[in-house]
Amino acid sequence: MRLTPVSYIILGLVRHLGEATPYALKAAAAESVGNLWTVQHAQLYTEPEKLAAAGMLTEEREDAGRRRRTYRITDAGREALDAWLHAPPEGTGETRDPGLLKLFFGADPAQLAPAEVERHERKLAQYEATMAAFGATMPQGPRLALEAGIVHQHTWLAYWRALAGAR
Amino acid sequence: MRLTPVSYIILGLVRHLGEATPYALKAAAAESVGNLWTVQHAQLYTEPEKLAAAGMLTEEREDAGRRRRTYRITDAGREALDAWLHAPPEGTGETRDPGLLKLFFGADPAQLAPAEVERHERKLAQYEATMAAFGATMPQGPRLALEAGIVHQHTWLAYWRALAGAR
DNA sequence: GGGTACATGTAATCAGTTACATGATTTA
DNA sequence: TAAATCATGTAACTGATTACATGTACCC
Repeated sequence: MRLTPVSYIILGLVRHLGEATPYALKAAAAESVGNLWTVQHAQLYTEPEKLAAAGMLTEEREDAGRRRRTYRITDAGREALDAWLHAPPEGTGETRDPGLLKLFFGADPAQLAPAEVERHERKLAQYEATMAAFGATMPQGPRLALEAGIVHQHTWLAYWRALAGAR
Repeated sequence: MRLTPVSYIILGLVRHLGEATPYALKAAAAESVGNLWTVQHAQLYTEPEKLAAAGMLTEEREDAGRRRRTYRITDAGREALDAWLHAPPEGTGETRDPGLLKLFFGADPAQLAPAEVERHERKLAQYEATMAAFGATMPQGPRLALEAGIVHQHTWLAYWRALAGAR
């Protein structure tokens, strides 16, 4: 089985949580790694199943009630995750910002900028609140990623504010 | 037909070029909008065909030799593109940086940072060379997008350099 | 006990990717 | 004229998205 970034996200989250249902993964991803790499709701159900079939996770299912599936990481999963973490990153990051794409093709900066400024202000405030509340107790990885988010939001803000001001 | 970002990229490039073969689109995308939103080689053949079927482009084909297809934008295509440009951007940008994803899940910053620094240095140098050479004559949209690329590369550089230095 | 939010899943589709295959032109 | 490169395309696959469908727990 070919592992994708989403596979590693799920392996990483399950390892961190110890055990997790798809819904727990959804919640965990939403306010952490989801800011960096979105994972679709449906994938949180289909991908763990594939990973379990490949021996990277174990799956345990309730007999009654919601018949929830609970996943745990296996040694094989841990090894795959570690191997990925130690390998150099494949490919380069992409911006993929819909607003910037429109700007490229000639959209009016003054029309785009106010909404973008507001979006980035909100995001920045959210990141900084998280940092203030949990920064001291977060594991290093997520904290560094959060810091990256913060500096980028600052960059975006300065960029769009300049476009909102200039006319 | 549902138009995707890639559809609009092709419409935008064809409008700008006046007429274009898939190969011309490939060349045009490579060093401009491709830095912002990558488009797959195969899509440059399949997507214009779909757009032509939808009446957004016209397709003209050589009878002999390479039987190249040449596309031009139609009024319907122009309208669709303008409508998209005037509509507020749907969705928010994502970072999707493989290196940062690894950092999030606990990869060693000191191991990742040097390669990342080098990557971003290269990219920044490339952007700045383009800006120096063509900045004055580029249309506003692409120039603004290029500026965004430059400020982001600066941000990334500072970020990874700090991680390379700290131990 | 009725409504609402939370939670769990599956089916179908499609955009995007990968892999394959070949033709035309240029250059040595 | 052989090799290399430029150029053009298609087929098959699959990761991701969308849409649908329903069940369970909680609160009033």
